[in-house]
Amino acid sequence: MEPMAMSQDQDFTPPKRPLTLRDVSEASGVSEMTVSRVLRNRGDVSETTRNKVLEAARELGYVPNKIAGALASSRVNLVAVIIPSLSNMVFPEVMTGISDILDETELQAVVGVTHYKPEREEKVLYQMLSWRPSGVIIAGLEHTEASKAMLAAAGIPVVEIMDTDGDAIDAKVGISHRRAGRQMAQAIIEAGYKRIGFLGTKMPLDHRARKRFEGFTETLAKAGLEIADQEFYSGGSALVKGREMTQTILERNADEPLDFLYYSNDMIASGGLLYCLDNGIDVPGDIGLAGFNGIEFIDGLPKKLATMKAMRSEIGRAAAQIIAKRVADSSAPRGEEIVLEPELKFGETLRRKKKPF
Amino acid sequence: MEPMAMSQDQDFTPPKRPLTLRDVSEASGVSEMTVSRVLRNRGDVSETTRNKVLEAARELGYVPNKIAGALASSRVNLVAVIIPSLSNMVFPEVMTGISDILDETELQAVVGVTHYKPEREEKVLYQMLSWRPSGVIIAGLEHTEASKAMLAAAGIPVVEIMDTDGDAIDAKVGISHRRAGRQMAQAIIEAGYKRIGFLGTKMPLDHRARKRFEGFTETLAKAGLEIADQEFYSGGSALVKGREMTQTILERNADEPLDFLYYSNDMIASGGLLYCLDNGIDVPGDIGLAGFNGIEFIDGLPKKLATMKAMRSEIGRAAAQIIAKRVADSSAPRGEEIVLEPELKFGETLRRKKKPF
DNA sequence: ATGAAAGCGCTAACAT
DNA sequence: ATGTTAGCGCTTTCAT
Repeated sequence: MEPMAMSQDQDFTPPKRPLTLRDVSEASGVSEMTVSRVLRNRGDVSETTRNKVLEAARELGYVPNKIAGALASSRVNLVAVIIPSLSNMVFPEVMTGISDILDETELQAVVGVTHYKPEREEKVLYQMLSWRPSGVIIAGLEHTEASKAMLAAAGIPVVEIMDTDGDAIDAKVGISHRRAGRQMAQAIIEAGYKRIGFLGTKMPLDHRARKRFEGFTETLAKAGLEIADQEFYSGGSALVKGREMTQTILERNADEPLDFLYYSNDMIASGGLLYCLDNGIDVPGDIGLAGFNGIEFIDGLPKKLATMKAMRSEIGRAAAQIIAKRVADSSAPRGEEIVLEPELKFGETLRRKKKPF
Repeated sequence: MEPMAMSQDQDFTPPKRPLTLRDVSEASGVSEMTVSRVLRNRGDVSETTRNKVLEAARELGYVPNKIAGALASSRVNLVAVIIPSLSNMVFPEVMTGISDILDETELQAVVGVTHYKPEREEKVLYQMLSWRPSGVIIAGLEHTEASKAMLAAAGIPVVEIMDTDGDAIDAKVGISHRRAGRQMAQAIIEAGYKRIGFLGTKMPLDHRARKRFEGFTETLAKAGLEIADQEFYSGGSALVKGREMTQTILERNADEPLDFLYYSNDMIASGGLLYCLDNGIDVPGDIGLAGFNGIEFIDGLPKKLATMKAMRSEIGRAAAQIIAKRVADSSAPRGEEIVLEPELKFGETLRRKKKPF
């Protein structure tokens, strides 16, 4: 055997560089342009050449270079989705709604996470915009000036989601958290609860939780009530924290007991519910409980928690639909506003009407 | 004031197209090349020009075009992360581990979701690879032939995560699910349980759950035991399903009662635990329970569930570290294997030793 | 320390 | 139905 020949023939390894259209073109004997057309299903190509090209591409294992394609066509089928967190259970649901819609289009979601930090948001946004996406879906209406400027200047559809209490740069889809807080307060007042405690996250930058709280206290005030006590947490397992905070706040008010606990999310509310049940507290007789968000798993708890469905997947779907429409038709009007109605669930921890005397 | 001058100066609207380096170059009177150097902090640039450029860029609101940059430099700071699901709580944790590491580098994770469907995985992978990422982190060792071929041909570091029971294309990081199943079986056997039920997802393509099951039954067999009954679910709230399945399997075996239930994840196990407690079943006296995954919130349940920590964030971190190292040093050896040890937690639902007679 | 030229891998626009 | 040409907005390389 001739080692030389061998090393040329059998051991021949194509240079380890990604394949290009040109490689497919040469392998199939079809011009680059036609190869491009086949691979994108654009323009008329005869069955024969089409097959030749497809065959060659498959054989070589060619994967088109979207970077080059995007640069040449100045079309990028990416939608930047910017959210505060993934570990929250709420944002994965929004993502699901978004994907449900985008999966039917050419568009693809790319996620950036801000950890509720405005400066992180600014950075993530800058990174994302530098890929020149076709649209942006971003959580919340509060952003740094620089972020707002970037979004406004990007010249692409921007949908701010989750919250509708404030001014949007372009489109917005969400619920009014202030109103959600008011509605819950109203239900609690109507049920005759008087000594109300609030339990939430120590997170000044969670604007939606803040707005719910504001709406809540506002409505209480109109009924001549105010929050009797409050307790905040940060970090750790929310379920455990819910238990701990509940114990703390109940013990602190033992002499003049609370009769309702409003939690800023369902996870801590669930912890509170488990605490109450473990300690033989009658819910909702002695004390009523309510959370916020309607996370799926509360259905499996010993008692169904009162909560409000935050319409997360609907929000995701609506936002994605707006982007898809605007991308498809660049002359479509901007500034869409979709305000969804969160659904109040009384569950089994909030009475529907006053306790009879 | 001169209106003409005003409308030229203040009212002047730049054409609505994204800004380019050239715009910054013209605005600052510095060559495009030098502008590029300033913006990337590369090469020597005098303080004076540097400031001129930075000023102009800021003023215009210039956002670099990474598409063009990536094409010219053939460097893309993206890491494709391909996972089956986001709603699972497990993958967001892996993502967190990945981000923890990548945030210290130039690299950025881009997520693709497969919904446990091989053909979806193939498609997502193709999409991702067409952006020419610097590396791939992909869940599992089982992929279609085409997917494996793409990964092998991509010429970039590939880390397969979560599972180590099988052959990797390049690097792998995870735990041995087969071994995890064996260990749990061993603990159950040693505790003296005999009539064991299995409850899991109806998901033939969740290879990791399958391997745990195989390891589990294998070890039982060695001890002369076998699964007494099993029950599967799909869709719906896992906590609710856990309750329902538990009721079903317990009632079906009322005449010869089960004394242990092994669940394929902690969420259904939690539902089972709540069911048992609601119905006055003594856990772990009458019946022992164990799940898998160590989700954070089980700490808040009335009884701590026996489970196994699946080391998710550690897996994410290790995988990201491998990618980061290989990207930084392309001559680094490939094929890393990191097998992490899942931690068995007995909690309060699995006895540590035999019940005395 | 700065600039000029060439080209990354595609696609738009125009031939043919 | 297919091919040719000229960029897309950057960075690389080589001058100066």
